[in-house]
Amino acid sequence: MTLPSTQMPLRGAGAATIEEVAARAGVSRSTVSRVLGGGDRVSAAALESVKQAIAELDYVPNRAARSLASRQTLAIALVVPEDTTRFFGDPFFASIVSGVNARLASSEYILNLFIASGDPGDKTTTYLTGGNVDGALIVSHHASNTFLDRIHRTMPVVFGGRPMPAAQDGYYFVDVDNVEGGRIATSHLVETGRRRIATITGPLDMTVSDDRLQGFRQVLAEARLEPRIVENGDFTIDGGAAAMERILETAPDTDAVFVASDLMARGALRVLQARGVRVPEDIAVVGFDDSPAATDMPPHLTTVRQPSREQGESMTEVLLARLAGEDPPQATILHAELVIRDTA
Amino acid sequence: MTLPSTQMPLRGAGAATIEEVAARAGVSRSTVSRVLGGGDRVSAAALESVKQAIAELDYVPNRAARSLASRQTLAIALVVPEDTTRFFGDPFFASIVSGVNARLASSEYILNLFIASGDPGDKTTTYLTGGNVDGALIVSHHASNTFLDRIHRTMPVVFGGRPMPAAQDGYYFVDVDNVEGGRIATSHLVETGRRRIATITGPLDMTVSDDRLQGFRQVLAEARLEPRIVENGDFTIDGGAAAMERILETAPDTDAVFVASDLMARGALRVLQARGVRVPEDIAVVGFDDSPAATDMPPHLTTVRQPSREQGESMTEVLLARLAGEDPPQATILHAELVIRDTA
DNA sequence: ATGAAAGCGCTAACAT
DNA sequence: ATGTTAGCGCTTTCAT
Repeated sequence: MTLPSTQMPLRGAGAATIEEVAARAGVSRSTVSRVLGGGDRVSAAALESVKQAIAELDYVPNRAARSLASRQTLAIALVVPEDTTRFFGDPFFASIVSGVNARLASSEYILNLFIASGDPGDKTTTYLTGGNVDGALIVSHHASNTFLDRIHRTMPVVFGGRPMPAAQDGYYFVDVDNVEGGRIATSHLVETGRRRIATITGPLDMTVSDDRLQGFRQVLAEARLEPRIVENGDFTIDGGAAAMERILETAPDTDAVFVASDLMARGALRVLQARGVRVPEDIAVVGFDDSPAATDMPPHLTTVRQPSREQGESMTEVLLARLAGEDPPQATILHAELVIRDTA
Repeated sequence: MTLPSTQMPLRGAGAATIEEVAARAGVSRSTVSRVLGGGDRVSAAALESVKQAIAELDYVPNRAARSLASRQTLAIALVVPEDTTRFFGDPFFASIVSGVNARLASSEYILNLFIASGDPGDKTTTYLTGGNVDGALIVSHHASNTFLDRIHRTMPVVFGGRPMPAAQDGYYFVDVDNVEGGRIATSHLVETGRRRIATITGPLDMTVSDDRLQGFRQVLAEARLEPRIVENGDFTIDGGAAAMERILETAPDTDAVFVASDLMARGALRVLQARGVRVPEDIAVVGFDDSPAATDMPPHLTTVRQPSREQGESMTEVLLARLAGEDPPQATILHAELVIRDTA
């Protein structure tokens, strides 16, 4: 007598175990485990009955047991040391996540996302070092984030952007050539006749910010120009606005600004418009990212496009390679390009 | 001879185990386990030496082993059945996540975020039913998301918004009174003299959308008015814009629109401005959410504020209560209120 | 190709 | 207050 296929999955108190599947299929645990592992070294008949038992019992292997025995979790972490506001406010992170997800889709790994500006010894770190994931992706790394070193010592890690303590042995990262990006933006400004050029940087405890500033300085030096003024921003709209206000106050004759992110450029633009300053006639503005913020509203930003989604994919690719025991390149560099629109 | 406290943590091949801690502290595994569990029923001396051993070995309990033995993971999932674009594009989700995180911070649970428009039987479902989390929070539930029922059967679940298959026994949820929200918005329009009122709805396979539409219809009926036109949107900017275009085409004499989300209202406004239609003079617009999108740029939206962050917190509160074996109310209703700004 | 047996690192009775 | 003894559900040698 066969059981009707429409019946409810049979289960005891909790979820079905491998033992129950084995019993129902008339084989041993080992055979079921082999089927789970890909069905190698299993006879066609056994394979068939095990598969059926699994379906009938609606069996899903217990992950804790599995990772305890196999010493791998099939999960990776994406760690973003920022608060939720910054994380959700900047489209950059959306692109990264989307890239990571895309690459992960064809793998057997799943993603655990950690948004934590957190202190060392916090729940995130404990969770990660507690063996919950096989590896980690870290973006938006600040110099002060020393707790990340603990993670780095515990498992394979791939950074998005160079980690702050310089690229040492053992550090894997996927970075955009931000020096080049800063150069491209600044060159455009110089070539279009601007001479009193200011810049709004990102947080200077991040390599991306520093690199973009370097590119800016290089091009200016080569053109025998002095930076009109360098103001610090924090990659937020309000930070950009505040920096722009300081520029207008300190150096009202500024005729161009290289802003190290689109979001900050939006803030700068808001101030400029409120003051009745014409863009690009009076002051030209070049952003950085080419995120949705660049074209969300008028004026559309002239900006430096960085391939963030690709960066997410690439980081994942490298981590997966390391997890597979391969030896991917430690440094991967992606290129930026200028996108000319309305503001410069 | 005491070991210098500055030394590197001692470890073998992998991370330290409870066994090593026990050996170093000169006690049994059980005692260490008790210390881990809160230090009850442990002598001061033992507690002290165990704590020291833990610090010296930089010991972190293996989570897989722990959850295998204790049958709990101390993790909960937040499931969002949307694609990354929608998830990051709508500030609503940022508020929810932020609320969940806030409530979780004071608990010992950690958050696993799942953004998956996913098919049934996908990795997310497998992960969840594989016993990786103790409970789940589900927001943005669509009628088609039947795979969520599997989750619901496997573990305690709390919905944000009513789940589509009506509020049955066993369904816990925290909802905003969206009917009331729709009423408030529409009443405002009626009271300010509008008579040819249209609406742009959310996806109609979601209860929130349906509820807001109900409120809209109720007030109109009470005022003995006919809806000028009802257009479907999808909670995105572009969807709102497209719907607005259809309204303008089909019913150009419309004098007000109740738009079921701020993001869609932004899209509608974009179309209106491009057409040279004055807001609110020619057409009044009321949004819904009072998310950052409402005040990001001019004109600032007249909208219905819903307490999304609070909703996230409340959902978490209910789930945590269920996990603690308590019996929280199945339905929690939050209230919406009108915020009058520039568009109506 | 398959089963038996050992063990992954921890918690949880149960003794004492 | 502390140690001993069983497992939790799975993978993985090792035989056969």
